[in-house]
Amino acid sequence: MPSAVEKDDDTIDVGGVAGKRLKSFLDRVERLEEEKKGLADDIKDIYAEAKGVGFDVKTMRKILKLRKMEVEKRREEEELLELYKAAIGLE
Amino acid sequence: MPSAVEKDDDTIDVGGVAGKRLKSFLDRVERLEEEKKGLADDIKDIYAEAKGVGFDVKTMRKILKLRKMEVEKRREEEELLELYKAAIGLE
Amino acid sequence: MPSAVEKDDDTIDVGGVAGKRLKSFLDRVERLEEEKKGLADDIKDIYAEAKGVGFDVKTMRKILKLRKMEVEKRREEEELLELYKAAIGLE
Amino acid sequence: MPSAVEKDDDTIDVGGVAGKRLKSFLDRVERLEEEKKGLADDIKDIYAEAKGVGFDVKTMRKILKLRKMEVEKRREEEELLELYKAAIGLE
DNA sequence: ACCGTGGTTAGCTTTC
DNA sequence: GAAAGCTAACCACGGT
Repeated sequence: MPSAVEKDDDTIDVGGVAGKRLKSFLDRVERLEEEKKGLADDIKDIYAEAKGVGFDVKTMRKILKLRKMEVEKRREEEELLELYKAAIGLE
Repeated sequence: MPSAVEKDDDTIDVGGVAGKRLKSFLDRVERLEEEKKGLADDIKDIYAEAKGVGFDVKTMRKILKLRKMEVEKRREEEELLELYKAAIGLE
Repeated sequence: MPSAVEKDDDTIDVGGVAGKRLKSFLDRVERLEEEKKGLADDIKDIYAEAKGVGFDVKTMRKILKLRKMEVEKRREEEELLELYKAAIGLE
Repeated sequence: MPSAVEKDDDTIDVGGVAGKRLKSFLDRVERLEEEKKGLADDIKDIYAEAKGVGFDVKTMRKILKLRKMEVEKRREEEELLELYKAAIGLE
């Protein structure tokens, strides 16, 4: 087995430590993507269930969008407030 | 507190049990969306870290895409086989 | 009829040259959309004919999908190679 | 070269006349799909060009949608008229 | 800071 | 009429 190659450039050391590092990154991302997919499926299931008992999915989505906007809005207002306070030297 | 209203149509009983049911659905979706967002952020962090040690993000994404396509392709091939069998009356 | 209006901004000159330009764009798109629709209909006819002589449409669609995926995959692989080369500073 | 196989079921005669027929159907569809794709690209190009000279693509799409609806509406009205005429015994 | 690209989501058509 | 596959709009990210 070859010892680790000393590298002073940024080329990819195929099969070496850089390759391993890269693989590790890719695997981590892939794993997280899978989890993300799982959550997306869960959400789909919920909408299907809701539809099954008579709710309108499109409307539900809209409600959530509105909720989110309100949260965002509040957050931004608070940020602005902080900014003001900083601007006038308040803690 | 009013007792549950007997309903024999499918209208939405605002404030009543249907409303509660709806809220429950929405809350569940919202919770899952938040988790999904968290994962997306994690992924972003990984790409940033990888970029920081010299890897090319665009390339990484393409590698993952290709991996995914391979998995997809295999799955589709199996489905096609099943379809063939069904089409010629096997099984 | 008014002569063409000299314009030195990018506002829309309703009824004037910009309007004509816009109409031209729209007509071209519309024409192409119609052709596209025609092709979609042709495809539908072929599937209907194939079905009429005993072929399974669903299977046919899947075969084409697989063919397409193979082409796509090859294309992506080539792109990845280019990306690799760029990433390590080649070319 | 083998003579054509007499078939009295609807199984697929791999490599025989049915296979050829199938291939022909698939090729025809594939060809049409490609043309369709070409037209879609042309449309994309036009929108890009329009955008380049300052038009708003989203608005353009909306205009076309409206136009289409009007054409549809007129067509349906005519159909209705025909129906009426038939209903009262007019030619 | 903007643009272009790629990925995600919503709407629509078509099929069973 | 439900379910799925396709298409089009939207959005967010990375690059310039």
